[in-house]
Amino acid sequence: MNIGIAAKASGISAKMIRYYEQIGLIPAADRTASGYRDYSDTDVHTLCFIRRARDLGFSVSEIEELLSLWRDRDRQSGDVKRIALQHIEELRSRIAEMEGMMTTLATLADACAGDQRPDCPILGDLAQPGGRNSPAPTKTPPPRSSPSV
Amino acid sequence: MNIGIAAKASGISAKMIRYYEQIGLIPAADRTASGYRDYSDTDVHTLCFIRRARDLGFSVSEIEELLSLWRDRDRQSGDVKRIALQHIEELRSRIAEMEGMMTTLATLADACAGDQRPDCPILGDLAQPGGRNSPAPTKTPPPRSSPSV
DNA sequence: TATAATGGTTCCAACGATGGGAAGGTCAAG
DNA sequence: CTTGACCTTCCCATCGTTGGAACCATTATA
Repeated sequence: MNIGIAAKASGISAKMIRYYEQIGLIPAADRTASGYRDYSDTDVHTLCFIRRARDLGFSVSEIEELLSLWRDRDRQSGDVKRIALQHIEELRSRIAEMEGMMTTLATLADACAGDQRPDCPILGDLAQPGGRNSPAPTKTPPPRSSPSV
Repeated sequence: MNIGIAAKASGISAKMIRYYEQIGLIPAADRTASGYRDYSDTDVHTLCFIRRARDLGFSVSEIEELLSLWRDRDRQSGDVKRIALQHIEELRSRIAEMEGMMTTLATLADACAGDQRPDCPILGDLAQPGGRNSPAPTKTPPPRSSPSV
């Protein structure tokens, strides 16, 4: 089948399928006599695997590992689980970071009248001299010398 | 003061300071006779403002707006608050998305033995023909209305 | 003073994942 | 045979940040 059909069937755009081939995430597709890429149901199955992994936030390199484990009949589920747990930790960390931002911002926005007057606690916080030490009203202890992430 | 000093004082790398100047986020710095950028305490203050906003996850274009409001004595705090609330919504949405991924992954990882056996619910889920929200990749896939983004 | 070690300058490229578009070839229906 | 949809490759843009190369300026030391 043509790349457009495979794209619709897998939920991955044709652009991205070509890109994945280019970076070696998937092997080069067969070609028809006229040079069109030709995909089998198996190929589409692989693409769906990739899309699902992508939807779960895995990076291309992680997907590469997962694909290789998927194809390996002698894999150890521990290897898969390790990748998953690692990714969960990554997500947890990014979520925590964003929640910190959100909490701080929500506090500031709450203190801001939001009318036509110029006084604004949000700008006041941003403009604090030595922003490095500006107290973020989060539950995390005072910032260290090195900025987080 | 030189860019390196300003970088340390503000917590923004010299590279980024030049970049911010290049894209017009900050005005071109004064130059010494030998061509070195020369920063004042006021400039550093602005850079700290930018860093603080960046730490809160604001994009460059949002920071641009915030800076211009900061410099405008006749600003309306409502404008600032609007930007903040909008950003909070953005954060909330991204957090929700990642939490969805995390929940799914945690469930799968929990069901995975994680030992040397090859059976793995994580791979099992990823390999589901069609995944959770995609059409079944049969030979005659039913015409599907546009799938979720 | 000569020299080495910082530290500044510009320019170019890369990352990750994706989209846009141009120029041109191919296929199927009318 | 024409038309329109689809395919091909190639290049560019995104966003924020980092890295490096090649070169110039300043400063510290032998």
